[in-house]
Amino acid sequence: MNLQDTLTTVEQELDITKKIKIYLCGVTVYDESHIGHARTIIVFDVLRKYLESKKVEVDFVQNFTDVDDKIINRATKENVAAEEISSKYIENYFRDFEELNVKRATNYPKATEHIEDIIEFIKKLIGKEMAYVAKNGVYFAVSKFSEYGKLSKKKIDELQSGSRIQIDETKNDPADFAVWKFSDINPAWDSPWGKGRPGWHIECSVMSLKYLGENFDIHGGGRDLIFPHHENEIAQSEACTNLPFAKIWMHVGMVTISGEKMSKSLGNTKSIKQVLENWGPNIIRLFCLSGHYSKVIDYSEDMLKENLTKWRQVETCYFELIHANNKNQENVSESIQKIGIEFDKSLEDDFNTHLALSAFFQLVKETNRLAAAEKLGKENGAIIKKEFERISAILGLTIPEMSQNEIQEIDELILNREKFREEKQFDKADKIRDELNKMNVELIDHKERTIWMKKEKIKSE
RNA sequence: GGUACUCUGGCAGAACGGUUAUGCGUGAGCCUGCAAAGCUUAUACAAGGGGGUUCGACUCCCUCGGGUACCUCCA
Repeated sequence: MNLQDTLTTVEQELDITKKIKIYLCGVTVYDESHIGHARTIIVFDVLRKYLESKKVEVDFVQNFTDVDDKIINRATKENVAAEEISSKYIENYFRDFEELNVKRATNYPKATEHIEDIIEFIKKLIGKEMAYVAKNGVYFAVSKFSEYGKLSKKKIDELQSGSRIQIDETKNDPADFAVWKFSDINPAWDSPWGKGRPGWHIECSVMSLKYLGENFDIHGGGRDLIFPHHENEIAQSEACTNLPFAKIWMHVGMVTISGEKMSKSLGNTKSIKQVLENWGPNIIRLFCLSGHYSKVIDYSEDMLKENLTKWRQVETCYFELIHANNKNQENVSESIQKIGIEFDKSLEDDFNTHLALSAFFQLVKETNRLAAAEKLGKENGAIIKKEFERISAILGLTIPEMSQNEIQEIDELILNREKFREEKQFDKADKIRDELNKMNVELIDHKERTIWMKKEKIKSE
């Protein structure tokens, strides 16, 4: 498998014959997660599901930043403990991503639970003279890490001119960043240098090395994390271990809205919760996978609507497959195999989910063609269904299961309708159809028989 | 200003030197008691502008221009 690496700017080979270790920078928990977060996490969720479908073992670690100025500010504003804020939004995070059908990470380490490790790490940095104690905190000495800037392709001396933060006179160099901030405000911990809390970047260095070891396979996150966050992580980690940090840096493009980045600071976010209510998980997933992961995608209601159309086709395909019982069958094993190979190939070539989706829609189309031609039988239907299920599991698409009772009820209603249709009592037949529609069941009248599909309820439809 | 990414038909979005991408939309037809869904078929002056390399360029090079992101809050 090949993946574009931000650090070397070329595609790197990922050896998927052995265990893959992935670290994804998660969210700072001070507010609801939005579609931008969803995109990044869905991309990695599909990557992981793909690898696991190939029997590759995956260690997937995603952190929560649960100590941060923003959390503290919010807590102060709401007059509650910082902990309360972070635990509330962690809970909400799981609620959202559960519903988005994102598989739980192997591990969700939190900064606050790794203070000891962080302190040990800082000790090492100070011991190596890569960090120093100043008035307001402990800082990493950027100038001592000669490769600083290699990820974001920035030159240290150019960083200062554009700097929008006030220059802190107590630092040796304006480019230096805090690994420990002195503070008495809770949450604060004792350290050999004074009471305070960790800087933002240090937790990821510490926790990724702790859980994945040195030189793990993929370090991911949104593109906006390249600088300073990932740049600083590299500096700290490599300064500490003298070994290359992550093998591949994989960055997911931003989600924009009306051409502008969706972000909490701009206040133009669409929360996952809100979009889930209106569109449901499958459409969000299709939308998030609709473009190459490295590029920008623009959020709009029109795009969601387009993905709703696609989702309806997938649903139709699925229900055609479970009802398949035509006598005349066309041999499909070869064409389906081709589609499967195409799907895999697309993902292995820099994780091109859009191309992979194209392959999937070929399968959908092929199924619907066979169904229209009354050539979808039990055997070829089963072949297609197997591939359909493999692909939709990787993409994380789910069609809700139905109870036997419900199915029986639907079947009976259809039988009644058929009777009325034969008797040309169309009013009564249509009434039954309306009744079924109310249950979100849509009928598909083929030449020889009628099948049904249970549509996902989509509020925005 | 620097750096990175990006610019493809009405819209979304692929192909990394040589085929119609694909999907949405739209038109026509088929199917149907009527719908819905689906199928068939048609539809695109497309490549940000201008140069160049080449038998051949969306793809490589140069140049000019637009957009977005980052330049110490951010997925």
